[in-house]
Amino acid sequence: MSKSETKTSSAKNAVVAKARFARIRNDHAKELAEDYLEMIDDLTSANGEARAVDIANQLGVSHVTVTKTVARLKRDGLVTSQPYRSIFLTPKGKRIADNARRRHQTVLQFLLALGVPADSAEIDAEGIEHHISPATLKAMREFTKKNA
Amino acid sequence: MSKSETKTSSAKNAVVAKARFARIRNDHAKELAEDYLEMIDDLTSANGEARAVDIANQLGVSHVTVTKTVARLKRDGLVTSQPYRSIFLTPKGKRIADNARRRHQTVLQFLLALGVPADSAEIDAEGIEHHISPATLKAMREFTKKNA
DNA sequence: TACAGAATATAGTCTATGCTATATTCGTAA
DNA sequence: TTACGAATATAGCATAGACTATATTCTGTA
Repeated sequence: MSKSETKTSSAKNAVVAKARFARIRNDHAKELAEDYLEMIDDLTSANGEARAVDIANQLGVSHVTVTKTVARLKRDGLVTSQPYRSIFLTPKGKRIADNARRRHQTVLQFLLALGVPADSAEIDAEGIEHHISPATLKAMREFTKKNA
Repeated sequence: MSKSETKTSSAKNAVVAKARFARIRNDHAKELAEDYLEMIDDLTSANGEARAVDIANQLGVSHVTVTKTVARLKRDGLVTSQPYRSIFLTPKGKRIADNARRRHQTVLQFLLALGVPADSAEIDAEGIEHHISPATLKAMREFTKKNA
């Protein structure tokens, strides 16, 4: 098989693969954003505000990392913040946090219904929740309903 | 609820959360590495070698990015390469590629058995495969066996 | 109210992952 | 066998996401 033939025959596959892998890579920022937004929402519910130091503790990063990430979230219209003040979600950020939490719960309940031990289920749900299509979420909900 | 109380009461949770989120963040490099290793393995099977330009086309990145990433993989003992030559997996790299592919197949077959449409299943399998514990993989295999 | 300690900001550094532009090398067809 | 096009290398740049060290601001308490 010559190299030019290889290139030609895989051209269409490459286009498909390209889209798929690009999506995967772009998920990274989205994933991190969702983790922050959920955490900010949780802290706000629990304490009435989300302080950088609490976010840092919960996520296991330095407060500097939190500051920088929050600046990006702010730039993207997902949170509001003023110097030396707590961080709050915008409506858009709240919507994303709610969706992320819903997905998380769906995946977690599903894994438990499937018979995965609770500790593994919790960890895996965290990793998986950012990577599921609506179709798979739907299938998971249906399975959980039948096997709860 | 005072701030110091909040901090104290959430201290244990924070430790747990810290470990969980840290794992998630570190998964990224591993994820990318697995994608490259699987791709290199696929190309080697198909063409007898994996060229940077083919990897770049398949993954949808520039060949420069491939060169740099391959350098990291080489540094980590997962591939071998010489200037102007194709890239090959080391035994260690091959082992990781095989495991990744096995996990991918397990997840894909599971999603199909669950009733997820093929196109969504393929995309989601790609995203999910990097984030599952052995316990969940086991549960997936068992489900697929019963519902194939 | 003023001060000490907690929280936040800022400066500077690092690695990973991406890119474009340019130079070099390879491989093949004339 | 040479020259041209393809492949690879290299230089330089950007952004995200992490850190430490240091400076500044805030806040609760003495």
